[in-house]
Amino acid sequence: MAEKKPYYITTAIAYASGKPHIGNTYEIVLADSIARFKRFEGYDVRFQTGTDEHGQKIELKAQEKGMTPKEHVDQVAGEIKRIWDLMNTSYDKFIRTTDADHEKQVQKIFKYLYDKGDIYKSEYKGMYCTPCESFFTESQLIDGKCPDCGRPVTPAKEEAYFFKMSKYSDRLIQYIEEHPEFIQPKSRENEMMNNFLKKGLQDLCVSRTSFRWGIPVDFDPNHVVYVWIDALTNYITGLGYDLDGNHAETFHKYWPADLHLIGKDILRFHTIYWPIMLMALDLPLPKKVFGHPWLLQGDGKMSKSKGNVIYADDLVDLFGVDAVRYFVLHEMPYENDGVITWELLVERINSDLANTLGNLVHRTLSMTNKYFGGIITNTKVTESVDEELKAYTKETIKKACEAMDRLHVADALTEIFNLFKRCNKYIDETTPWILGKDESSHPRLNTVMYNLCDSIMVGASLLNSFMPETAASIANQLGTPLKDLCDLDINQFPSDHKVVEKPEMLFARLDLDEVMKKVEELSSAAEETEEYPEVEPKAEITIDDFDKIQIQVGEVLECEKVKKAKKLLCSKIRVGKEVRQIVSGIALSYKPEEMVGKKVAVITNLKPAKICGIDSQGMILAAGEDADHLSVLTLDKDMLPGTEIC
RNA sequence: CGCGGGGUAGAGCAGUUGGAAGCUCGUCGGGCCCAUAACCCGGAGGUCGCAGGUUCAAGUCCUGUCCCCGCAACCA
Repeated sequence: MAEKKPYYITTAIAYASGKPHIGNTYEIVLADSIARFKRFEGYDVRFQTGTDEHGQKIELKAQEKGMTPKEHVDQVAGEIKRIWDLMNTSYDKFIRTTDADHEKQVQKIFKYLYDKGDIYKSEYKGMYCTPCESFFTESQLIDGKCPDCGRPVTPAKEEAYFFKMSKYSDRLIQYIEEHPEFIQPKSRENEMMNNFLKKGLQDLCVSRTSFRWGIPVDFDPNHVVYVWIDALTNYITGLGYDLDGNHAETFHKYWPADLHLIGKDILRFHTIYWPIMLMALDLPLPKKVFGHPWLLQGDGKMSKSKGNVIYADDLVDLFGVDAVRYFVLHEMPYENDGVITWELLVERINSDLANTLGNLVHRTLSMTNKYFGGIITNTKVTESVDEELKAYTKETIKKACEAMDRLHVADALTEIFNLFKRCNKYIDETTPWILGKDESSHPRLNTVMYNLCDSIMVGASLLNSFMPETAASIANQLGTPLKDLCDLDINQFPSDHKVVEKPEMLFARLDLDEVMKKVEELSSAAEETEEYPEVEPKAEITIDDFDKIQIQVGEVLECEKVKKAKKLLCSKIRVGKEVRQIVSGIALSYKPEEMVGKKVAVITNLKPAKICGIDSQGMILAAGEDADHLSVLTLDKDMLPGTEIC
């Protein structure tokens, strides 16, 4: 037999700052179903996932928790791995960027690129805010001051290493043009080309000195390797890549990757930076990068601060692994974002899993037991409807494979469930309960039951990649093993074969009210442990420092949206005798007419600046971090506009 | 005039090269009773965002316009 063709698929590595939610979890399940399907098709699959464990955020997070960064990432990586396992994902390799062999290769790669001249040492020229320990470019500055804390910044330079992106950009443009399959979905390709590549790439800063938790640049220990080279290279180091050429066998076998599966938000890094790094290393580029859509809850992207996070383990507790896998895979179109709500979840589970599939298996097995004591014999008393069912079954195999080839996972699932629906229809067409009444019809009845079991087995074998537990349960109840694609065909079900005596329900129907009750319990439990906002402490100031800021009461006289800007409102505000024009980024939280008449706190001695081309003379104070959940400061008692606040 | 995607039945979505508007859920009516009040059939419901244009023929191509959403910018 010919050697199996290799297939290498990866997910993005998860950032180990906290627990992943269902949106993150979607990616690993999607990758898993593709990996399993490729194995089913006969490929020698390698499926890699892992965690990205360096960086300042993790350093800080660990500090807050009173842990070392290593302790922190060990804990989070364990948690992520637990959830990946809970979702029943079949990854072959879980790489961590803190793995010793990964770190070693990253250092070698960095050094090699430096020696080669693709990485050069330069400096970050910019303005530095000492208390914030941050650099800003001129354009980021607010009124010449730190955009975070508003304090003065000093011109400073920080040493950093840069990667010469522009050197390779023409080659990359050519590659993308010659490989239309490379960036998926296609619409994203234009975005990358027009927004970045054709505009000209800026050199990429690839080292940092502002934090320590990273892989040290071994020839310049003040620097740590910044995320790009550290994280992206996991795809090759995880295969045993060695810069000196002593690659592990797995690297020879599996590189270049067949598919990098990533969220659409990081497509840029994977279709621009990563290919360029590979070019610099003289390695072939991955064959395909697919930026999958997001799973949104209700009408917004899930985020902690919105308090609408759904975690995979809660869902699994409530519905079971396969129901969750089914939902996320099925509800996710190829290109547009998918929506997850409790109502939709319950609807899908009831109608597809319980009614169509669960009930089909149950009624089939019940009948074979009722009429034949569970023994199925292919008596070959056929009618024309049988051929229709068989043709449909065969066609489903083909259609599912085609859909998977195009990575249209949801469509493949739909095809499989259409087969189950066709089976239900077949039962109505053949009316086994009538055949069962008359002893002389039993040979025909036997063939009907045989055909049903045969098609269900085909369906279950196809379903195995998406819902492994369910497929296994069906196979178990039918008493025959699942098949791989090469053996998958109609009329392969064994004859004179005994199925399980007491069929089990695969999925119970759910009551939405009961589910919502449980959800309430969960969310109220979560509320108790809700964290207060995390605010980075700023350096202590004196009363004199504070005194430099002049805050006054301002009355909003007029207010309108700034065209061309999504978040900006432009207000005319009375402060004492004068009326100022102030632009503020609160349009997502306030409508212009809401603002009119409000008396708000205004910083009045801020140097005027232009925002989106409009003059702004001051700043309205507001609380909140998310642009769509801001609250402007108003006054408890009525005061005249212009009154000083101190 | 920064780049790109989208507006199709109550909801969620398909509609490949222009050739009789589809799917799932819901809803209404019927059938069936093996089965998890499940299954099967049928009906109602859309001037395919709006306005023009090309064509024998446009959801599908062109122009203009309104509204949503990404990316970029910006958030005083």
